[in-house]
Amino acid sequence: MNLPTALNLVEPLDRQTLGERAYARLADLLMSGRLAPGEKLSLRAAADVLGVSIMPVREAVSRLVADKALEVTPNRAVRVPLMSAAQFRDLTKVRIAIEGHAAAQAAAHRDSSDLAAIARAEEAMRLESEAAVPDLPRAVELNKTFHFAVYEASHSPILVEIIRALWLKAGPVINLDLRANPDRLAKGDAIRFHAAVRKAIESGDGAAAQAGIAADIKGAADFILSRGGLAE
Amino acid sequence: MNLPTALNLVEPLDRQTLGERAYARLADLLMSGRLAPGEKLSLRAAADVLGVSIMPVREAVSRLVADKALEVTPNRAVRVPLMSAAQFRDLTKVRIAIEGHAAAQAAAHRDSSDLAAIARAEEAMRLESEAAVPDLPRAVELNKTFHFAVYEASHSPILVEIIRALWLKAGPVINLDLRANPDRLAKGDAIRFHAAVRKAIESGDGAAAQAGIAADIKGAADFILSRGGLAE
DNA sequence: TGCCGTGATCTGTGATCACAGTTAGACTTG
DNA sequence: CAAGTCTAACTGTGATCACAGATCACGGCA
Repeated sequence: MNLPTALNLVEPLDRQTLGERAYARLADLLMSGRLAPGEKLSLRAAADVLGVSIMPVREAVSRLVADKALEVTPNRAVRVPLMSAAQFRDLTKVRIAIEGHAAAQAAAHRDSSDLAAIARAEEAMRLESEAAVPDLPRAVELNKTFHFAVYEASHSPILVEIIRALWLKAGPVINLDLRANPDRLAKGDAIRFHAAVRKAIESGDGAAAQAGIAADIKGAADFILSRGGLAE
Repeated sequence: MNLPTALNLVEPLDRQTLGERAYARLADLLMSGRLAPGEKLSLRAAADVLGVSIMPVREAVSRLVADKALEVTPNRAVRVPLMSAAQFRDLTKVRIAIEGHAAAQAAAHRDSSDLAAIARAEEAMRLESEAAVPDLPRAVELNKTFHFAVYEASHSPILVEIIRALWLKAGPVINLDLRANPDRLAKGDAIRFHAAVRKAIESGDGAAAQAGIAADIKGAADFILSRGGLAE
């Protein structure tokens, strides 16, 4: 094989199957809170919207059900799971433990490109939240970008994947409110925590980074719990 | 509805679909190390073995692929992922962090029935490993039982589910060797760590429980790494 | 003897059909 | 007019068919 080396550089180009794309679409809807807890989802209807047969949707949904980001009730209805306050508290505790750990790891293992990505994400969200009329859905998206810029800096793909699954569960509960309520964003807690996390990671202070992420998560969770929309 | 209350006690009886059963079977094969890294898996062949059509197998496999417990190569072949030494180290670090955390939580939240289950599991594995000719596959199974008895005592379903996913990835690498090599079991490290973990959880010492689990995981991982079967 | 082309067979992916169970709405009945 | 009943349209699940691409072994050419 005497071909130019350029051909050797093409990466695997991971499977762009229809099922994969359907999964990405549904996962994004969940994470950003555009699907509310309790909302039903029909395979055939979703297939129609996505312009494919139900097969790719079936695969996507079965994955999300496995992740407990969706559930199929005994009556054969797919829906976003309803979360009790107790379950939400458990989820929040786990998120604080794992995402806090990831932030601490990020402070230890970040390289310069990680720092650049984190700084960029932090600034973008700060600007958006200080705007006269903040675009809430966009703020939710930027918040996600910042958090994952931090977690990616841990250089632990497995950790990042676990956190992604956690966000899949938390998204509908957390971001549904955030998309509609400017209150918490206006309060500016998240912005301050993000700045603290960024500084901690830049200076390599793992404990501070962990504390900042924990405070950010707890702040958002307490806000949700105080609004009292959760059952039990 | 004037039926006896007994009927109200039947729990949801979660969907016993064929896909669910296929998933359970394949997951068990992976966790116990009966499927080796690199081993290929044909949907149709698996469907034949399980006595169903390929549809339930497809669902099970797509779930396991989502969990990265299986992978489908660009050449359309499903196989157990090969793990590099670096990936295995990452996985081990994450396991130590998360399973250690779960053990600490177990020490804080365990009730008497948890303690009984842990004690029972610890004793069963100790007896098996002290037998003249230990049944290695059974020892692997008992090891799993003990660990999950501990994690269940954390009373955090989300944490347990995350750990299950981690074991799905680690199983083929760790238990493949353990099923064939009596060396590590004979050395008795695991037994001692388990006893320490049990005692720590009984006395409510979270730090000690965490340290014990960490040592157990690290011991097994170092054993695998020292055998040098991993690529890169 | 060594190498390359070639076709049969296998792979996962997607679409379609079939089915049992549920739901909701319209119709009938008291 | 209200309540019960029955049908028609939906639900997810499973099986089967169709297809493009990859693999591998066989046979012919150099």
